[in-house]
Amino acid sequence: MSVKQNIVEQSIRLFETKGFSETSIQDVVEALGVTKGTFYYYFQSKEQLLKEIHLMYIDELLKRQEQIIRRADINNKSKLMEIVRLLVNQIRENGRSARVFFREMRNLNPESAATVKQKRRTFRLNLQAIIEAGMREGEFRQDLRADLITFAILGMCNWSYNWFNPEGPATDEQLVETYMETLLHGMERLNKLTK
Amino acid sequence: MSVKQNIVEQSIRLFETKGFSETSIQDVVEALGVTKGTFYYYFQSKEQLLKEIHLMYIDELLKRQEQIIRRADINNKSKLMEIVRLLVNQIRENGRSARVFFREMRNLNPESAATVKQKRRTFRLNLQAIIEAGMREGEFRQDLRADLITFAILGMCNWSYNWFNPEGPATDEQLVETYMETLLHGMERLNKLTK
Amino acid sequence: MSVKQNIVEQSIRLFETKGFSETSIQDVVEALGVTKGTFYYYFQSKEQLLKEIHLMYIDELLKRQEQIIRRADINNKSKLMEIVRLLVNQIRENGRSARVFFREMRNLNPESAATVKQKRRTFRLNLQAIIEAGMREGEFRQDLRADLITFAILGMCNWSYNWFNPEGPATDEQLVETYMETLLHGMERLNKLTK
Amino acid sequence: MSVKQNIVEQSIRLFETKGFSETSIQDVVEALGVTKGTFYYYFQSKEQLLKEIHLMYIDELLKRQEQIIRRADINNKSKLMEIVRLLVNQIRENGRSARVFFREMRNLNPESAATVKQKRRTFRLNLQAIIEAGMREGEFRQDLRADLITFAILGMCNWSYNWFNPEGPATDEQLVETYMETLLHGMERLNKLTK
DNA sequence: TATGAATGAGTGTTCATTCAT
DNA sequence: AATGAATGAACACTCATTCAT
Repeated sequence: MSVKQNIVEQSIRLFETKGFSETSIQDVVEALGVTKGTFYYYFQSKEQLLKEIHLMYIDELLKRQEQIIRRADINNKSKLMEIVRLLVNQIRENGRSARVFFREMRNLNPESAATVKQKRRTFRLNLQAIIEAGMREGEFRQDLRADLITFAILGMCNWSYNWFNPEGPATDEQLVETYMETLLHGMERLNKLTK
Repeated sequence: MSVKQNIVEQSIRLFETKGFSETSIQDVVEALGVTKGTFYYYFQSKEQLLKEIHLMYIDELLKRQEQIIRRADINNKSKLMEIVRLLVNQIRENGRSARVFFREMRNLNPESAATVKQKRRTFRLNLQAIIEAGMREGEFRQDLRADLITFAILGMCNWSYNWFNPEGPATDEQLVETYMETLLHGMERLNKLTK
Repeated sequence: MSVKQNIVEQSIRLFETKGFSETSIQDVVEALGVTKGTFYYYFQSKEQLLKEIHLMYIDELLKRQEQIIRRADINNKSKLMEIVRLLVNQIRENGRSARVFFREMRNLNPESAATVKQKRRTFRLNLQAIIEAGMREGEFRQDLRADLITFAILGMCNWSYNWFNPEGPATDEQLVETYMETLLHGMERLNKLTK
Repeated sequence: MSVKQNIVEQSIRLFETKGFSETSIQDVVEALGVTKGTFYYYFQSKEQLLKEIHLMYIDELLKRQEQIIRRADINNKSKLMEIVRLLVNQIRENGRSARVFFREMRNLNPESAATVKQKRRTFRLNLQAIIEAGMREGEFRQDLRADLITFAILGMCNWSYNWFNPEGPATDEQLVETYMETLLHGMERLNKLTK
């Protein structure tokens, strides 16, 4: 693996454990056995490193979301499920990066933050578009605001980075199923109605 | 208002805007027109101030949750709604504190963090207990894991601090209604079933 | 002497010897037996220290020049001599500051440099005004450009900071006399003309 | 133009604009589109580059001064004028080099500085010798100290690098004339005497 | 000839904290 | 109850220089 990739890897590990502000460049280079000069040979600043980590994460998400959106063989409900799965999987597989991504955005400088925010906004609006399409096409109820539902889904999924442990008592697939079942049919007992 | 209260107030404002690590004691005392010595007369350390902010927030939440739990006049579904309302209201009314609470926990020292985490855990388990009671008493479906549902609800509500703007296009009551409607009945179109 | 004054004094000594860029804050505080924190308690930056040194120097010059200009008991020729004397004396008495002043202006930030340049310009134009008055009032030749003569006088005097040593073979009063004699009557032998 | 010459040219430009200490080797090589290794192939150190710039400048001055001194067809007064013209022209034509020469000598290492100082001293003593010859041969007054006069002339001319702008309101020839007229005949109005 | 990677010592600056008054 | 002076350890970052290729 290249020196630059090594720096990224180690710094994600340290940023996740100690936090971005609390991790010094010294910490990063010591973990790699190189010197500060080496770090600054590959990165212009500490902030630029954080920016690269953010872009790697959000660009991957957007790429995969795009693939889901383009699929013609599945309906909007399935697309929604795929996106929920995407978000949860990403947290399971790249938990460290996910936690850095969600926690450390405030440490980007204004320009980087604007770029990242724009991409996150795109991801959100793509999801909202699926829900709106599902409403138009009769898959989803039309009496709920699509924008608020979108935030609800994102909150539900993204919050997982705070607690979800792939080695814990629930698998990520169970998580996806529970989330989808709740989102689609709700938690209220229905036989009350059918009785 | 006492000097100490003033310090807390100003520091919440600054911690929310700039972040805890990025706010210096100097920033805090300058905003108040006093000197650093004054700060250290009232607080042993910067971390202790953060701890107090956290405890104020979580203790208030726990107190109100306790009041909801104790009510004998409403069923579990209504208690769930009251807790969703509590979480959303708290973000609307004490947005600054909420954001500091959710973002800056990593800056507590291990002991403070343990205390706060225990209280957050209590809040979560209290919510989970309501859901489990609702399941037992026939209000909620029994085929969903209560623990995962609890995380889903908390994620949905707490995530709001990331985007919810009380002056924006949605009121907090609309938010509560959309969240509850989704949680209880789901977003799938039901007339398919009834046909 | 106050700590701040001490810092100024020591740093003038070091800036003169080693140069501003080549003198570190560490050098300054070590020479005083204090720590870097102390330096930054009194100064916002290294540049601000340099700015204060510059302003002290030029403000003193301007103040004394003003006193000369206001005198009603002497003519323009005498005022010119007093200003030459002022410049040479200042170099003799505050040689270190003079050298820092003339050499290190490029290290001021743009705003500070603008302030200092404006004051130097004022000093120069004050001198030029005396020469122009002397021309109008018949003391000086009118066939020489006052602006160029002013630069010539300033160059002659200010250059002394490069070589003049008060302990050397010429006193500052001899310097003033030679400069004035040359400026007023020139170095060409006159008896050629009168013969 | 050779790579080495290019480096010299660009670095004079940068040293003049930003200062020697404030210009990094990186700045120099970036301006040329080469890498640091290239620089160190042609120069042993940053200081050696500065030394070469200094030597080029002073050697050129000394060479031209030598030519003036050797002329048998003109008297000392004319030789003085030629030297004044040489100094002013040099500033007009090689302003950048001139400014680097006058400002950055302190950044030479002791040996280089000694070499350059010796050459500057030679230039000054050569000028002083002309003045002393002029005194002996009846061209100049004998009641002024030749050493101090020499410093006065050098100051007058060299100071020009601080302000003289060839595109400004005065030409270099005007400057030479004004300086020579002042130096030879002084600025005092003579008709007082002749009346 | 020229490069690219790496070093190591240094820079200006920040800041939580202490403490005599 | 509050101040002002001082500390010391840390921080992000720079840069002249080296050297294998």
